[in-house]
Amino acid sequence: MPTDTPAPQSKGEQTRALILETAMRLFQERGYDKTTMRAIAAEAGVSVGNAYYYYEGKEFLIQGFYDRMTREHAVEARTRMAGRTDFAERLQIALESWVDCAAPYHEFAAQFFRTAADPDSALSPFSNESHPARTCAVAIFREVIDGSQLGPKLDPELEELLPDLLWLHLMVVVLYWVFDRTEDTERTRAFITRCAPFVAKLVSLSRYRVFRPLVRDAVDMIQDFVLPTIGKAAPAPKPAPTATPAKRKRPAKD
Amino acid sequence: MPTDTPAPQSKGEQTRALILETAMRLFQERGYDKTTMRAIAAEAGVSVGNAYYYYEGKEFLIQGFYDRMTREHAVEARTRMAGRTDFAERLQIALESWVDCAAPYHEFAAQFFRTAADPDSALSPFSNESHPARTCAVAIFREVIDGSQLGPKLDPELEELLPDLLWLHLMVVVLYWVFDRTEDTERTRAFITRCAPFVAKLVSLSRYRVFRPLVRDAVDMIQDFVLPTIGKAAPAPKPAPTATPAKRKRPAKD
DNA sequence: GAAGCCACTTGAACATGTTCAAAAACAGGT
DNA sequence: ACCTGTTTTTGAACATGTTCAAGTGGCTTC
Repeated sequence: MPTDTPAPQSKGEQTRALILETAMRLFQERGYDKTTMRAIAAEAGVSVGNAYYYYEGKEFLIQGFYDRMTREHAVEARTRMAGRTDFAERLQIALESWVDCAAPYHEFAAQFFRTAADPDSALSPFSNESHPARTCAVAIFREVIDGSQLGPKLDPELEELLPDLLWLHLMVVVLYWVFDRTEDTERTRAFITRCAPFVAKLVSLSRYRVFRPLVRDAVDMIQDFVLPTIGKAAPAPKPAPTATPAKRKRPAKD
Repeated sequence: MPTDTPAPQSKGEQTRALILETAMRLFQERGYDKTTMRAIAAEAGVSVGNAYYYYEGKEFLIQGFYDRMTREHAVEARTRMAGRTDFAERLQIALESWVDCAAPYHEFAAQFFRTAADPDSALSPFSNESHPARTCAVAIFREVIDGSQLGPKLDPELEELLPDLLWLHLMVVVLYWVFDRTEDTERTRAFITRCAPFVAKLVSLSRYRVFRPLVRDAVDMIQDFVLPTIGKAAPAPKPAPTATPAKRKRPAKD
């Protein structure tokens, strides 16, 4: 399963990595659509069929980007957050880090996004519960929370929900970013600057009496309807849906 | 530019309509991917090239579905809402109507969605300001509001924003629906049933003192960052972005 | 070493979206 | 009827993602 720079580098794994590296380079140089599978194979010095031996299709190559970017983001966000204890600030840093890490790929980000929007695709972070990128990003947001001073007094259920909520928030930012055509995605950055304090305020206010019923409603709804969809079991969902059977065509190449 | 059943039906318009009808039928029978352009052309009794004379590409044919569904939804929602005056109820009806109208197309809805997620596509309701489907849906939500008893006392800016906000809410429901794999999309229906009263409560509470600063923040943010993106000018946006030039390759076939 | 197995590799063939130069049909003016 | 320009139509050609039967090479087993 390792897609980038793991341990033993057997013959096959070397070829697999070579193809991925080449594809990533060409994607960045020419864009996704302009990069043909033939070009990737030629540039990597292998045959077209060989690329398909390791990757189920062209789309599956972008998983490489996805994974790499997520790792970069994790490192970057942790580094920049170090020492900061204000929740809004930490959140903003986490989101800005994402934009910075994703910047090189903005031009063909649409391709990522189209893939993410396809419920049939194994690459979609929505339909694939254990999507590595999702798991990693949620972990970052956990740290965003834990490193700031607001933990103890929050509603415990909300507190547990928060990392996933912030991930959803990131998804909104990503949507915004994909459609952002301004220079250096300035608009998205401004959006983040405005959002972060607002979200922080929302979280902060959730402690107060007046907001309690509202927060409870929201939390319940998300637990019942959102988390199950992205692969987390909710404590006691109402309609108790029958377990959805996993659908696979082949012995899972990647 | 009429895509369905407009007035004069000149020779060319007849062919255009024939191709669209055939495509829609085949899409429904076999699904989007399984329906080839050759099959559409053959079934319609024209040549492949002819289809491309009227439609820029395969994707552009789904615009037909989009438009038709939107019209159906408008009629359906208005009919069902008639007489109801409770905001939550009207909202729920509007959303449920959408799910009902969209039901026949659920299987290949992913295709719609992937297209909508592509910022370069002229079909995306996000990037195309005057998207007919968007305009139509927003109008429906305007009626949802106007037909219920809560108008006068709301913050006027929020009131003006609300139709677009509800449209965004619909987009969330659509996202949920696309990924919903339950029988008859029961889960989405339950989701709507839970969401509608909650949204109504939010709107209703927005009147109260305590929520005022929060509402103001949210309204400002949406006016500055969300509306401009979907093509509505905000009163006084902060960064005042330079007008984004429209990008077109050809003299706009469809 | 021969035989057999298996991971890996190949490239031609296929399927399908898309383009384009040319033909056909049509409309209007003379 | 004939010329002329425009609209519509055609189908072959093209580009590219994908498949697959066959080949290659290394390894183990006899």
